Amino acid sequence: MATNIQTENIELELSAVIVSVNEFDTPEVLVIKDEKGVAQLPAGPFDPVHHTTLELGLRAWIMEQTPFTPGYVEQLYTFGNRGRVAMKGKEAKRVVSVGYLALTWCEEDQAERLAPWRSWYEFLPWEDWRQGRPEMIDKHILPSLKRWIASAETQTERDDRKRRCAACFAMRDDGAGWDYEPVLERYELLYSARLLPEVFRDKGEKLPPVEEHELVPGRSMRYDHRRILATAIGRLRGKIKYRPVIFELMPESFTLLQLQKTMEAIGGYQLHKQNFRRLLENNRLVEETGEMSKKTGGRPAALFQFRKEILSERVAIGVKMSPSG
Amino acid sequence: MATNIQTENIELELSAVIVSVNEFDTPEVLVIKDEKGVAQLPAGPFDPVHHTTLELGLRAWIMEQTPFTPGYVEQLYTFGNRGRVAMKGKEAKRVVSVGYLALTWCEEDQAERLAPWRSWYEFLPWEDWRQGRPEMIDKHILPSLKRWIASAETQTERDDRKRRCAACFAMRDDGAGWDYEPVLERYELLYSARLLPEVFRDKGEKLPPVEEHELVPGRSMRYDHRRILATAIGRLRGKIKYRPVIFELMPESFTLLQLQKTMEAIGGYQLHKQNFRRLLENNRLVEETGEMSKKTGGRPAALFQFRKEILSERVAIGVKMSPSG
DNA sequence: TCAAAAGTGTTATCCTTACACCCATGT
DNA sequence: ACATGGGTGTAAGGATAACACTTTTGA
Repeated sequence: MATNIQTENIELELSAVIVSVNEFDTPEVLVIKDEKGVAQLPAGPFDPVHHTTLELGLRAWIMEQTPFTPGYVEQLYTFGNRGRVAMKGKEAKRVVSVGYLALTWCEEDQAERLAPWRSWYEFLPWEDWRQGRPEMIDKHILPSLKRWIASAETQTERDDRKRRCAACFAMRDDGAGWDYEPVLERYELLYSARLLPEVFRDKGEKLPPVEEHELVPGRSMRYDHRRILATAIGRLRGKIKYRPVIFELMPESFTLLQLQKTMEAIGGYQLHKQNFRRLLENNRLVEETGEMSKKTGGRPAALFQFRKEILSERVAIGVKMSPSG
Repeated sequence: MATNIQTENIELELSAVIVSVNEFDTPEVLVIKDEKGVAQLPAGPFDPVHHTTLELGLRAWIMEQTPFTPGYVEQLYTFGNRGRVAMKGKEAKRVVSVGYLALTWCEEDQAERLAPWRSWYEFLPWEDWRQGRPEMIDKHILPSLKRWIASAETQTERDDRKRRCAACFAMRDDGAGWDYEPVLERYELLYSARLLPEVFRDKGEKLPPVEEHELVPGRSMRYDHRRILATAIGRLRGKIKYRPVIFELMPESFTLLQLQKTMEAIGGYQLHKQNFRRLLENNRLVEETGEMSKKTGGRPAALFQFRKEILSERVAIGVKMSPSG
């Protein structure tokens, strides 16, 4: 080690993507607004003196900044790009951020009172396919991406851009082949193509005038929090297939349609009712409580609960997402 | 924030699990030995001044400590347990460690010369089912775990321990139902049951005398590096199913049996030859180079190469692991 | 000639996907 | 009566898992 190593100027930040699905089947994240009204995630520095573990530190920050006591918490990723710098006195500190995913279920009336919940599709609107293929993809994203591909300087670069676009946005004419999982990859592709405002912010450049820029619709966030959000959604969409995490977002008992709607909210597309139910049955994920719900608006529905026993029966359990609707 | 926050005493360590599969189909990790001969992973502190990103910092450390230039690198997890403390001057520093997985393919003769490669099953021998169910599981692990379950103080605790054991070690009499993926969960279960020497080391306790302890066979590592290794194996076993990472461990061209043996080395169990090949064919993962290999010992085998085009065709591609042998 | 590995055929079973239809309740 | 959601039957197609067998080489 010949070089002069500096390890002092690090701040470890703990950030949380707290997710809930509300009664209108909107997947929401808890955000905090700074002075300028820009959304950011609940976060705070890791304090090695007071925090026994990273996760406990995160829980402490959540409880300080929000009215929630988090239940399920999972580490996502550690982000350490040079862009993330904080000034402390006259010294530049490098901020390394450990992102976490937390899942809760939120009482209906409580959801009303807690203002800072936002639909996560406000930030990543191209991820919501529940009403079919979002218009903005054909009208906005694909044309911009095509220009971006064409503007590459070498053929190799052009091919590489093409490959990334094809893999992320399934740029086939039939629109089929959309994969709901690579949320982060899509975000990063849009970032590479300079279609997000944070590209300019991170580089210290000014936003191009409205007539010129091709920025993709969707609310931005402070720092790299939108990237952390994309990581969280991607992880959740992946995990749901082999771990029963969906129940962390549900009340004790629920109807099957409620469960389906919650899955759809997370996955961002519609499911086939009967296949979904057969899947639940085959995997013995839920059991009837015996109660009925009359709040459904139609015929009363049987109430179900999560079969906790399966946790010891198998390790890989989850809900695969067969599309259709 | 009423409390007095301390964020200064953090050291961010970057550690790498560098994986390769050798010509004898042994999955290996690159280790370094400290003065006492205890194995540890290549690692070094993150230097925010010289390292642009965490990953580049890691790559720099690998190149300094090993004769390798890493190719595929992936972040695993960030470990921040209070146990991890380093003394710096008279001040205690909290070490937070970011673990990475790196995959390489290693020339045969190179493998000979590079001493520090070790089979990863030396550290986690219960994970290798290629020769069938390891004896130690029935002779050693399960009896110890049963005693651990019985020794719980409350019924709730007993049930919880039982559930964890059942989920991790498939404690059914027929021995079926082994899931090769939850490597970390199994490691952590053995840790909870105090069957690993590092439990005592981490707590500052002395190892119980040989007659009394029930420690499970398997080499330990420094710090929490064995936990990081378990995380790496689990992640790799999971990822292989939906991303074509296996090819990072292969030479440019290879025979199908070579590929199968490499998969088996990672997964820790034997695959069914024909089903494996059908899978490769269905997913169009490989293509013939036209060359033949005569080094197989039997009939010459066709050489194949990875079909790179699929990277743009689909996002989810990998090799599912149908067992049998 | 025999060991060692390459390479192929076939089948039962299960899961996925896709149809289409009837039932019970509130307004 | 009708809108709304609850709840079911059935069938084609494909992937999986499990059989067993022939072929080609080197020693």
